[in-house]
Amino acid sequence: MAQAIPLRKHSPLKASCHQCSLSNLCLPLAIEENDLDRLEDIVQQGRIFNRGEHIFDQSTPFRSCFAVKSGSIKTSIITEGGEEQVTGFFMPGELVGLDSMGSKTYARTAKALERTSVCEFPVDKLEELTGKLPELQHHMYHMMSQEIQNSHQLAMLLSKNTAEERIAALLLSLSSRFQRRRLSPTNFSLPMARNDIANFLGLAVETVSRVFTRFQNQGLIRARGREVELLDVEALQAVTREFSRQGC
Amino acid sequence: MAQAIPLRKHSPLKASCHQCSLSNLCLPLAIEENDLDRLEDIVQQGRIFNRGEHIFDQSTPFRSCFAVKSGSIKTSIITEGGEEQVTGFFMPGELVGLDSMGSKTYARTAKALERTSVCEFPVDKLEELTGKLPELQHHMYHMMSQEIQNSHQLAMLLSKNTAEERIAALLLSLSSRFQRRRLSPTNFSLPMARNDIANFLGLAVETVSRVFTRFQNQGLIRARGREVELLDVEALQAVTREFSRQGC
DNA sequence: CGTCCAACTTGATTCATATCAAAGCCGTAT
DNA sequence: ATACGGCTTTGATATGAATCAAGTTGGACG
Repeated sequence: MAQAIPLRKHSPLKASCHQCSLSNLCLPLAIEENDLDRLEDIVQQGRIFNRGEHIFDQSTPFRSCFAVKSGSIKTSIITEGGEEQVTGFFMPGELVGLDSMGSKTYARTAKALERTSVCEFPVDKLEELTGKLPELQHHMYHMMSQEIQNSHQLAMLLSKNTAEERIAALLLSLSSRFQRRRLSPTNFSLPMARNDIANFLGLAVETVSRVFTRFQNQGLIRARGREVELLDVEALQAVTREFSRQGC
Repeated sequence: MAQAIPLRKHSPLKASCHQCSLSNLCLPLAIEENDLDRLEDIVQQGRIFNRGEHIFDQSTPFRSCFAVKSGSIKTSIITEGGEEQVTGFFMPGELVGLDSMGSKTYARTAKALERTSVCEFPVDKLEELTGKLPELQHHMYHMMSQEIQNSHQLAMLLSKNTAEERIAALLLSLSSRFQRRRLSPTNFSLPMARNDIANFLGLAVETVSRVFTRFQNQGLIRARGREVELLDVEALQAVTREFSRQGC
């Protein structure tokens, strides 16, 4: 489904938010069509990262936020003890690096889980622009507050819920995020390893594995490796109870 | 240690950030002395809330952020099942409501834990002002990103740490927050009940109680009801390991 | 085509913390 | 003073998930 290439005044190296299929999920959704050019002016057409490559590293100077165009990203903290703590997964249309806004250095490391392309928003330019476009500033506040809420929701999930509830919540979160992109909400492939899931959800890998098979035996899902099919979304929702989370 | 009262042009109903002893912790720290007037113009001298009174309620229209002047506040979410989930405690100099920025309604309920006075920042005015003062905008981003980081740190604490580690982390967090206000970091009174601590840390009340007595028996703290004395901060830090959190 | 290594699964045992149950403490109101 | 109710502590038991210990699968690569 190739897109027609319109005549644009910008250099071909610039990303074109106008044509981006993710513009309804990403920063552009905040602003008027005619202000979009100003956003395009600061966006840098991002590199492509291969699986395992770092988009940025914890403690290095904070320069940019990144929007995922395709692929997926995992963010994590390396503790003093050298252990990794996975803090989130980011899918196309989602913005990585908000947790470092206003800081001098990146608070986390971001790593491509697969071949991934991104758009880059240099923070100095971004802050300048949000100072001029109130809607964009408002949207930044909104996205950041959402991230606060999401991580509190995560904290709740981790502190009050069983392994089954956590995993059901993650599956449903991924499901709804695929759905937003008009992909199948019931049939997708996990971008991350069991290990990452376990780490993110505060569980042992073995437990994750066991819950997957338990869900499978109960007819809630079908899973072969990273391929997952949700067979009974209702039942999964019942498992998570009050946790209808929109993002991890 | 009464402060001299300078002649000011503002109405006596307005808060005076210039003289506030918390100005080095609060929003004013971001801006120049001469821009401070503009912040003062939008600040509303807050009401005093009695113990148990709500500063705002989850799902009601989001109008303002609040800075704690004295006392303390607890924020929580009420889940569909009607259960309370404590999401944070706020002490003087700290800003409540950031997690609702950019949203139409408050994401949480905020309740005074004791007699508490606040300063109120109406969001419409605040957003307008941050659009004009880049340093203030930057500071808002900074504070919001800090809150994202804090809640991820909390998620980590809840998912990977034992009851002892969580409680030690909370005690040390409170300690350093008292210290920032030039109060004793080792001798203070907890603003919240054991129940709130348990809820916040994802533990049973009984566990919190047991850990308190265990710490006491080990000579780490002395606790009588809400009065707490930290006897061995080093040891407490050792308990929390890598968790040197600056805020809950 | 087979070897190797990492990712994943399965089973047995242990341990921290929840849960259930009951008693003690303290402030407040009668 | 005394009694009530909420908060806190203590004890006994149950349980979900971690840990330890083998396997098993599957993809990458010679």
